[in-house]
Amino acid sequence: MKIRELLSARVRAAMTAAGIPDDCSPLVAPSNRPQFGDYQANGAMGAAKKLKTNPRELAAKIIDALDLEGIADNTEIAGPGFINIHLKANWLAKQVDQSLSGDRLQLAQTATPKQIVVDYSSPNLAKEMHVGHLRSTIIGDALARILDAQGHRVIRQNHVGDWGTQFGMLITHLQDQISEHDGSVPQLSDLEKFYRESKQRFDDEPAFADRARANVVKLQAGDADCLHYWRTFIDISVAHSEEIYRKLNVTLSTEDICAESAYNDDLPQVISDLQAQGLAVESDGAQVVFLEELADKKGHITPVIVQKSGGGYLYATTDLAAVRHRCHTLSADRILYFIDARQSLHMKQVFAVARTAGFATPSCSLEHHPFGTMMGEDGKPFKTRAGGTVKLADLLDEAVIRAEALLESKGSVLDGEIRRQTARKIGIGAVKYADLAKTRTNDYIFSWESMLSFEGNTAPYLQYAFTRIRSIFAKAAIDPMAIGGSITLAAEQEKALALKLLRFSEAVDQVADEAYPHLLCSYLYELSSLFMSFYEACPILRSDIDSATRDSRLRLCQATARTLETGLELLGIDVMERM
RNA sequence: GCGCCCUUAGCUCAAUUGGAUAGAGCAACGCCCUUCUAAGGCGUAGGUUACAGGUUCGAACCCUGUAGGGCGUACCA
Repeated sequence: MKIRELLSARVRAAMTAAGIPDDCSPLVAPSNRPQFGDYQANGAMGAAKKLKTNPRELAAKIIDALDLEGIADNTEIAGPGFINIHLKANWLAKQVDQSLSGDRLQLAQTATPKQIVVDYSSPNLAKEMHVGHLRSTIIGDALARILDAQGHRVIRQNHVGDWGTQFGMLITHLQDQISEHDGSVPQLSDLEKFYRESKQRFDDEPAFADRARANVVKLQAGDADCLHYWRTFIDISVAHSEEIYRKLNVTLSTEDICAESAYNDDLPQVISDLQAQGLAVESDGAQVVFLEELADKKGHITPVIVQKSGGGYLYATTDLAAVRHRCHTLSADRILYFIDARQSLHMKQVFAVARTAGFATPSCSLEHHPFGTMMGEDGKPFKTRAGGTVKLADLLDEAVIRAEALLESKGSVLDGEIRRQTARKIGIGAVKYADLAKTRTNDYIFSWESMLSFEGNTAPYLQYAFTRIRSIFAKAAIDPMAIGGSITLAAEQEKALALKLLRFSEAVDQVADEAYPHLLCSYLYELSSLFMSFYEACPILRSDIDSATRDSRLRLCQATARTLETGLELLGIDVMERM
């Protein structure tokens, strides 16, 4: 049951009856103040302007034709022409009761399942994953889960960087290490350190840099030795990232990896296709594409370079090959890219070339969903005190340690393995939620303090609300699935909670359409907050509470618990029975 | 130079995409545990939405300009 859709349809029908043309939207939205009802329809004012008539009179006509029998108590006109709708408490109660009997809550399956590619995480395999990979990984995973839950066919694509210049450095450094150690392969447990050493030599020793560049060419040409060493790094690195995914509770697996190197054989074809269509031309020795649509006001066109003057390929080339693969082999209807906002121009260029060249099918929606840069607490791009990046593995470990300390300080009833498991769920949940809860497109301040905070709008707050509910059922020894009776909404906290519960699918749909997970976070936080108020105001198991009221409130608790659990699951965050 | 993005309470963030009196959490202050987990609840205080104009019934949001900041801009990814 989607209230907003229902009301929109009813109001729109009334508008038609009032002679208002179809292109005027009813503009039904939740009210932000109780005195203005539960929902308001703001369409009368816009329509009145179009029809050059009095908005309040038009609103009156709409209300006359509006059929909300059994749904709303009264509808009234306010201000310049707002239509305020007060939903009936017993109607709301019935809707929540019905949602409890369904298997999948209010999460409706889409009527039009699509083939959706979600491109996310995509770390560079030459280094360990760092905090900069968090957003893409977590946001992309939330979207993949949500689209999946709606019944779409989701194809996850982890476009890992495994084919660039950095591997020439690593291979060359490794070759030297092996000869220094009489042919034995050194320990590569600290890939990050190994990368730093390689980079240092690459910058300081011209001869080393030349050999590194030569090794990249040999690698991409299929040289057996280079491929062997390369594979060594890739295996270590993939194992590392999968360890991170496991800790993070991210749904990516080995099968979702579709690396840059996988497109190696397609690259010459991409260039020859572009040349055959007259799109790619030679300029300063490189192959570039000039597109009119990428021109600025003065007519200057920034070219898209698809092949270097030395014959090498660039990431634009690989991305073009990937678009072609996704559209033609994977039959994508939508491709969602979760990539840093700094690559906006690059994505725009790739999309433009892909469309012009026919690599993207015309019906396929290419969507770059950018996210902001992580900043330090000084507002400048984030670095550790030593000037390096924070490893994701370290961040996650720290989060779990802090969560354990928190359990300790709160005098948790848990201990042993359960306690460690719970600490993991709390710590990891807090890290993920801190990122998901912020508007995706803005830059954000990284701070241990706020990311590992456990108060206010955080995952632990939502998890705590869940455990409070579980605790009630445990105390009363009641099976949540077998509560009798029906819901009656008497207290204002009960009605507010019920209304919020019924709006779950609105939040999920919005995230699916616009790829802004923070909207679901806000929803879940508000839901939890309303539950906490209800919890304080409405006793359940107290001896003076009659059984009908008790059952009604238990049903509200159960609906809340299920919504929280499902919502958090869509964000990739676990709940627990006790904390 | 050109392009994209940002500026909201002391701090970190929201604001259902143009709706009514801009909301939360930290931090501050005051209450509430012999009662279902106080990681909580209730309340007080905190705002010229960077600035100046404009558009209209109505602007944090749209348009123009200004200031400050970030990022990108021909062979890195």
